[in-house]
Amino acid sequence: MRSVTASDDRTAKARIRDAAITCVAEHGLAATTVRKVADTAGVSPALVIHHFGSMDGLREACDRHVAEVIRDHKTKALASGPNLDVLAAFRDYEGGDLGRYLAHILTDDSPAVARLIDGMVDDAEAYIAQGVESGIIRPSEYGRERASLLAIWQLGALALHRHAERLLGLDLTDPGLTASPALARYTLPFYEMLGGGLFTEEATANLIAAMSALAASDDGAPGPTDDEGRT
Amino acid sequence: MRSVTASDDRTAKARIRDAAITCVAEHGLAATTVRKVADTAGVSPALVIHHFGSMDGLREACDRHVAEVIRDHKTKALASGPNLDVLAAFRDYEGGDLGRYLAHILTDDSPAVARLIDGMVDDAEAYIAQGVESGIIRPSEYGRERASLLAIWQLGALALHRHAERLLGLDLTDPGLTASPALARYTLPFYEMLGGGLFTEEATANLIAAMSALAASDDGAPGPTDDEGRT
DNA sequence: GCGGTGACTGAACGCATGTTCAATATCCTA
DNA sequence: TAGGATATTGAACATGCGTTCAGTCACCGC
Repeated sequence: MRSVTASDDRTAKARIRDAAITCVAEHGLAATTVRKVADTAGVSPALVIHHFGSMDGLREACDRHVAEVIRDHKTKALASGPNLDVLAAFRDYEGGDLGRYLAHILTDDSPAVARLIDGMVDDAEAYIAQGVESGIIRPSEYGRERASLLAIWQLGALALHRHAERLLGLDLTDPGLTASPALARYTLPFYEMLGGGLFTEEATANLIAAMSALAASDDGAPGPTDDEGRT
Repeated sequence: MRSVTASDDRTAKARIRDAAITCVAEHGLAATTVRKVADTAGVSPALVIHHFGSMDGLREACDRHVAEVIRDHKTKALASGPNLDVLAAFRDYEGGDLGRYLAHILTDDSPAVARLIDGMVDDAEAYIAQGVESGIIRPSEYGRERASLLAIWQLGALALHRHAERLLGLDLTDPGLTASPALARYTLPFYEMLGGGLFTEEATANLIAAMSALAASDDGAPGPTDDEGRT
């Protein structure tokens, strides 16, 4: 199944890397073998190793490339104003492989993925802060935690996109989703819950009081295992 | 690394099944091989196949067993009143393997997992309906979707528990979490967002109006690919 | 005690994997 | 144009995989 045209001006190395990303996106990490990648890229298995040293090397190169593409998209997106939808950054990428690639690597804990996610949380926190200033978002007692939770929810939904598709009827990895009416099936309950609230005022007060009491019962508990200090 | 004591009164078949669940929970699906499971259970690789037919058969048996344990827990939990925390049902299970097992299988789309998740959404929907009746939860225009989204968020966070641990400082697979002060680091921003709301009233109205307009631009779009009809 | 049935094992099979290596083709530089 | 580096290949390697199979062991009804 060679999927390269005769006039492909990418270098073989780039073709191999892209083939690997596509393969992971379509079949997952475990099913991405040297021979499948080589076949998709239209080269021999030996060349894959020649260019990337090992299968691990290829994996790292893919992660690096994806992180770079996302970084590019983010700086571009920054110009068009803040956006709460952390997923939008890579949904509309060529071929749509990026979202599905991420969905697959999100669940294994490589340092590269951790760095990628931490960066997304940083962005979310900054966007939220802007939203608070401009009166769109309510201020919070838990700035960093709120951004983290929001990012985890969004990325978690991406990781479970197969189930989201079955339950809500929309494909979170679809590059055209941003402009699709199907997006409403996700965002309308999203806005309802995060706008008007899920719990009633009285219940919220009770829940927070109960939780605060539990939290106060042990203040020496360790916080997030983050490099930076917490504000 | 045989991890069975001399006086283990479980049948060999049960020991193999439990060993497989532990192995998946600790090392993931791809790294769970016949030989590793056999070694953990203290039997020969051939016996694993003898009892379960194949590796796929073992996998199905594990899924079935996990589903059964969760069902048991749910019926017991039902007696002590409704609980919004869908994760609590299996967090406090022997050894804590269940949560980590689920975290690993959540992302591959077997029918068994889909059924499990659909069942959780059903429960969440029922619990939420009870909450609405008793005045704890606000009524919604999107009953089923709201329950689905809530379940996806919770389960997505479980799937990304490694990142949740790094970002929020709590282990969602920890069996003792329900009684731990660390839980507050997840639930306090949770209650804040889902209680008071994330967006301001004005912003919410704008967001929903914009999204509704987009949704109305194509009403023939397919809904969730669900068996049951939608209400 | 005997025969049969199921639990259990060790050794082997065929296959797919990641990787190595010598050999060839292609390109760039001098 | 000669020559050295780089790109690329096919064939082979060792390893680990799931699975098979003949054979041993223990139990249980007759």
